[in-house]
Amino acid sequence: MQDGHDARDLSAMDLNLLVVLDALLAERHVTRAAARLGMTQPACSHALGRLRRALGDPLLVRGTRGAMVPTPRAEALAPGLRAALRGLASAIRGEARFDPGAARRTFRIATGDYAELVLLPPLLSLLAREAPGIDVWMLPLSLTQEGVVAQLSSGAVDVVIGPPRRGWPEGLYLRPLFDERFRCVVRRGHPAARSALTLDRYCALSHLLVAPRGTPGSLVDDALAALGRSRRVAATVSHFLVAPHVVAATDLMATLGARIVDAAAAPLGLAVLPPPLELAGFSFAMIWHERTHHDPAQRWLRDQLARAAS
DNA sequence: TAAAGTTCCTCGTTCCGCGC
DNA sequence: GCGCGGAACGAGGAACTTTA
Repeated sequence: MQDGHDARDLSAMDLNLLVVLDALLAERHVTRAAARLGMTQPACSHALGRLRRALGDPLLVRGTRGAMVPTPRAEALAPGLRAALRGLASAIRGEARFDPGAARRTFRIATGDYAELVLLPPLLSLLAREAPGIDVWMLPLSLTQEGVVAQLSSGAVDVVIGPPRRGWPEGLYLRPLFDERFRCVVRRGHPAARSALTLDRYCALSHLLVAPRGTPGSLVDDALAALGRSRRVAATVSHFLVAPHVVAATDLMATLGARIVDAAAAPLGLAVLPPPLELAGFSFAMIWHERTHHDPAQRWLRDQLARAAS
């Protein structure tokens, strides 16, 4: 193959000498070329000597008034050499840039249905305008911290979006995305929707709980317990987007994040009520691995997720 | 097989001679 | 006087050998 021949030819040549030759051809002066390269004149002179032996040509010969004059071989080499070095410099610098308008690649984001509902529409809108070659694949979020770490460290996903839990291991980074408040919802026509919701009435109702991990307890139950109160959770679902549909078809009340309530209330005919107790709300953050921390494309993705969340 | 020791090579520097 | 290039030297590292 031609490439193989080229590589073997180049392997016999000290490529640093080509940088010296480029400087010599530009300056036509060994001392000035050496200064440009940060080396001494003799070192540059020796490099020129090695170039002469390697290429079998004097390359630069002494002319009148001390100026070094390139030979025809050197003049023939100059344009290609300049272009090749410029290309190399560009290739090296290119690793530090990311052009979203021209890029074609797929990002993988692991999260749940809640963050998908909140973030995906604005994110895809941004991508359609500014990065038409970028695809986004949403993947299921691991339910354990070890699983999330494995997803990130293996490269299976680029970013994880979820609650900003404490105690992440070293090598993971976290950036808050958005905060969320709670709203209560019942079907329109539900007796609870006819008057103000008191804490007593709230505790007396049957509730629907979204439990992605399938375990009991929630921020709401913790807040009730702090007041010495409790509620009956009559049913659980594992996905947030299912909850409004269940509420619309039953007499259950759900206490959900405001964004999902706002999206579902009108289409499903739900009544929205303020919670009758102080609830701290919750938040989402994106988490990524040190492996991708400095990658320009990944940094761009994280910036777009932050824009979508805002 | 890995660590330590030895040899050899490359490269850069200083010094100095030579040519323009 | 300026600048190029050769000779000599030292530093650093690669490659090779020896040893435990």
